[in-house]
Amino acid sequence: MTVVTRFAPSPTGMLHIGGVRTALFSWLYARRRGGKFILRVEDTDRERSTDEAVRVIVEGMRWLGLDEDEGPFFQTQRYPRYLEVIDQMLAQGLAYRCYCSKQELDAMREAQLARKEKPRYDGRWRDSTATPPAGIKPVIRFRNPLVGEVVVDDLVHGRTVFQNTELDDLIIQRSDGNPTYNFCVVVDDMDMGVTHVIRGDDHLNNTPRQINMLAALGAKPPIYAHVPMILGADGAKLSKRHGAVSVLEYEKEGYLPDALLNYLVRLGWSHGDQEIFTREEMIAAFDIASVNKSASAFNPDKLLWLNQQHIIKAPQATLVAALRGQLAMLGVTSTDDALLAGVVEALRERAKTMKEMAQGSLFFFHEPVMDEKAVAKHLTPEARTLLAAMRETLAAVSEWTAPALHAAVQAFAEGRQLGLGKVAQPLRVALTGGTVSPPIDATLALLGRERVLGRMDAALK
RNA sequence: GUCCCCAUCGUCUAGAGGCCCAGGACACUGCCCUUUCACGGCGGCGACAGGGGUUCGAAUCCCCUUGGGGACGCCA
Repeated sequence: MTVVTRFAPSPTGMLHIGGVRTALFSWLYARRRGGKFILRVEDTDRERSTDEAVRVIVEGMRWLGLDEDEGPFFQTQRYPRYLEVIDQMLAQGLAYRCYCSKQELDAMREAQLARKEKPRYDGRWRDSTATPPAGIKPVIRFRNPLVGEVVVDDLVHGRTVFQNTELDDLIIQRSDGNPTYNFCVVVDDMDMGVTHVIRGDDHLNNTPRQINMLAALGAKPPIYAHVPMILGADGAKLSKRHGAVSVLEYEKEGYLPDALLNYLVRLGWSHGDQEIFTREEMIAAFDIASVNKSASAFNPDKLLWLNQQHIIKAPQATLVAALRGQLAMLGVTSTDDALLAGVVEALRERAKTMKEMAQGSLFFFHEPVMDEKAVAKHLTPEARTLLAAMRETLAAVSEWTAPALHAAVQAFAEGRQLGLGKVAQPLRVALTGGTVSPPIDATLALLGRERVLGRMDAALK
């Protein structure tokens, strides 16, 4: 049997890391098993769905490289099919019209709550022969079994049993004619041949209803895997202030997609002591059945660390492209690929994010911004004398390469019986404006003779 | 309130009865490396929620308590 998984986000809020993780798990599972991964946008709530959220889903998935084999499908484009199934269910007595008003339903709920009962529809129209009240558009409800139990053999949670007496007759079509989520999911998963439903465990309670509908329609239910949710860093439900922001924000902040995916896959899942995974390694090692049952908190520090680890190992071209994008956001455009590559190599071990790399490399692209404190501390009168002499030494270097420059600077320091630090720091400030930069030889080499001498002159003025 | 789920260091986790007076990673921290910043190396701090069982033996199995989460919507 070919595995078919799907990611089915609702565009009523921005796609955030919680959604990304379930998408990742579904994608990983399909890739691991040589199956198909479907992207389906569940936009039946027309009031709250937004185009912007749809855009973030599609672009976010592309940025992450979670490529779909089919889709994106949109539920709003499948209405004829849903209505067809509803008609069929009505005809077969699997569903019925309910003429309760919202007020009536609210009153029912309140009364039940007051009696400390679980609020549920009491089925008053289920077998009613009463004449429908005039002026009320009915909703359509699924005729859920009254007795028996539903067993969910969940890949993550194991066997979970629900009593049908706990379930009520859910609405599958609103009075305005729109089908509802729980119903559309069932029809789609059935029509699209989804074999494995991997989703957040907030859906575990919906599963028995969906299984009942599937059974009523004569379809075999898929295998379910309900993965735990992600909590904010403080252990509370993930919200905007923790990182429940659009996944595209992570691109802006300079995270590598592979690092984000690596972080997310380790939330609730592990492979021995391995922390760093390439995409290929994730695919090879991932198994939905070994996902944890408990919710886990989002840890921004670890994400940052992983991002740095991925930056250290990433292909140069990947980083050059990301750096170019980050620089553009800072108003810097460089077409000097050699310089960009040089900067990447000089900074890949020193930047936690690509944004940080861009910020830390600005002096390579335009005149340095002199930091007052650094100047006061390092460009002292003695240091200036030293720099003036070093300028001549550097001007005389015949081969402008990092090793040659390193040798020159070292010889210069040794000649004066000074530690390298005494020499390098003032030079660093003169060239970069601050006290932090890649190693001085690499910085000199990348800057080029002309700019080095020019900046030294400017600093010595 | 009812139903469902969950429970190992601050956080992510290893652990599928003896290998565990609990291992790894992030964070924090001491030292080393070092021209700055990093990277890296070697240490340190730090957990089996509580109580009952089962067993020769329990972090691991069972029960209860407590705590957390989810669902209960003409939202998804």
